[in-house]
Amino acid sequence: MAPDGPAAPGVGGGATGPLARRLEEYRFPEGYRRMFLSAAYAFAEKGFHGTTTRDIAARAGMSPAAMYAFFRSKEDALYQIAIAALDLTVEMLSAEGARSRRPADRLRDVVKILSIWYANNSPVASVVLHQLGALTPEHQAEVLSRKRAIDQVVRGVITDGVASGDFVICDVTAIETAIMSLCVDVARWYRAGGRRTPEAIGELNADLALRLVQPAPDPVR
Amino acid sequence: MAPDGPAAPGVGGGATGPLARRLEEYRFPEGYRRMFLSAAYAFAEKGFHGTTTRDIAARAGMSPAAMYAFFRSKEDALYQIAIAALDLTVEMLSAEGARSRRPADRLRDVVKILSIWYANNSPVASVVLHQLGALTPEHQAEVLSRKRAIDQVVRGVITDGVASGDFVICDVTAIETAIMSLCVDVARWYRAGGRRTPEAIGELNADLALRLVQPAPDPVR
DNA sequence: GTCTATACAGGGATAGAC
DNA sequence: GTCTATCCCTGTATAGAC
Repeated sequence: MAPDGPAAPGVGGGATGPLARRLEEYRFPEGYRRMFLSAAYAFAEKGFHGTTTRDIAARAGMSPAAMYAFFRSKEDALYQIAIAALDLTVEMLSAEGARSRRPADRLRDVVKILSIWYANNSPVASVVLHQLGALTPEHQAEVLSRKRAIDQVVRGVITDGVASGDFVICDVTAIETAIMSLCVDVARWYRAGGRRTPEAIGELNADLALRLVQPAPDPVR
Repeated sequence: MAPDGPAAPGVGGGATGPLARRLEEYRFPEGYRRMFLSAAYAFAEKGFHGTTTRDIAARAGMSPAAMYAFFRSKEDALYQIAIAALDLTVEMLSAEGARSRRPADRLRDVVKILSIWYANNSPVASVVLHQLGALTPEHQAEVLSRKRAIDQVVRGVITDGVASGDFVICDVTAIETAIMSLCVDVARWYRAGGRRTPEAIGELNADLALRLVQPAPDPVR
């Protein structure tokens, strides 16, 4: 699964995540994949402005100028990373949303997917969450529309549950925000090798999300 | 979801927050206060590495070198901002924790204080949450101990509530994390002039936090 | 596609006058 | 404490060989 031979220093665990697998599936050239992941992990660790093009190239085990064979600029690298990560997220959620089942189950699944994603990809996720101010306005707009698509999925599940009477809440937007907070904040506090696996975190957050949409005493239903 | 919007040019709104008032109370010289707030807002908007010392000075309406009259380096400015913000947070929370009342009321108050703080100071808060990697290891350690003090307050309220039987939860750490997620994520999504005031957000998050610690007998599960 | 070499700008920090 | 001037390193990006 991981590239054979002397693994590029610094790419490390990044080579095995969902994004890395996606890059392989889509037959991106090996050099591009290395550079892409180097950039993603460097941005995650030091931020966009704190990362130099030399850092990125060095992580990929290449010369300082090598990055420019794959990206037109450092900003372009950030842009491509953000788009790829968000598209993959949307895709995972859409596959889920297509199945029509009970709203509670769908909410469980959506929260699990997002939580696991933010845990397993916390470096890349934190880039998408906090580094996008460095993009050009045009690129920011493109990225924002994809973020909105993710919000829409969550909102859709909640409104469906309200419509069907499965969820009883007073303010859809507030609950949507709170549930997203539970999910995205995983990227801030999660550490690999911690007390809980990403899957366990997903289950836990799903439980908590359900508590938020099913207001307390409801003995007679 | 975009991390930074065009905040007021110059020092702008920053001059009126709790931190600004604190700087006045403690009789910091006017120049220092201006430079401190300039740096805080600049870091919040562009990140530590994305901010130049010239940016900071220009926001304060001074010459490029003026920052060095107050801070030994750019890193030192970040350090002082982080310490001041965290100390003030700890102080606000401690004043609250001193009163001995019902755990549910204390949890309400703690969550309200934190949520309002993260809303009213979302620029400074996002600095404290996401820019501290640029500190020296020594400074990081100092800052981390203060962050832990904040976590301790939240944890203390939860454990007290569990001990008294007011809260019924299975995993204190998990609930602590979730409640902190609700609070800190306010700094990511809050925009001044939005649908809710900081106070309303505080009330809302307090409600949600109470739902998380008082699991109702749930027939659906 | 990858390298070496390099141009060119930008930015952190200091010196010294006032 | 604030300014102007400046040093000098770092970092982005390009040129051109292989």
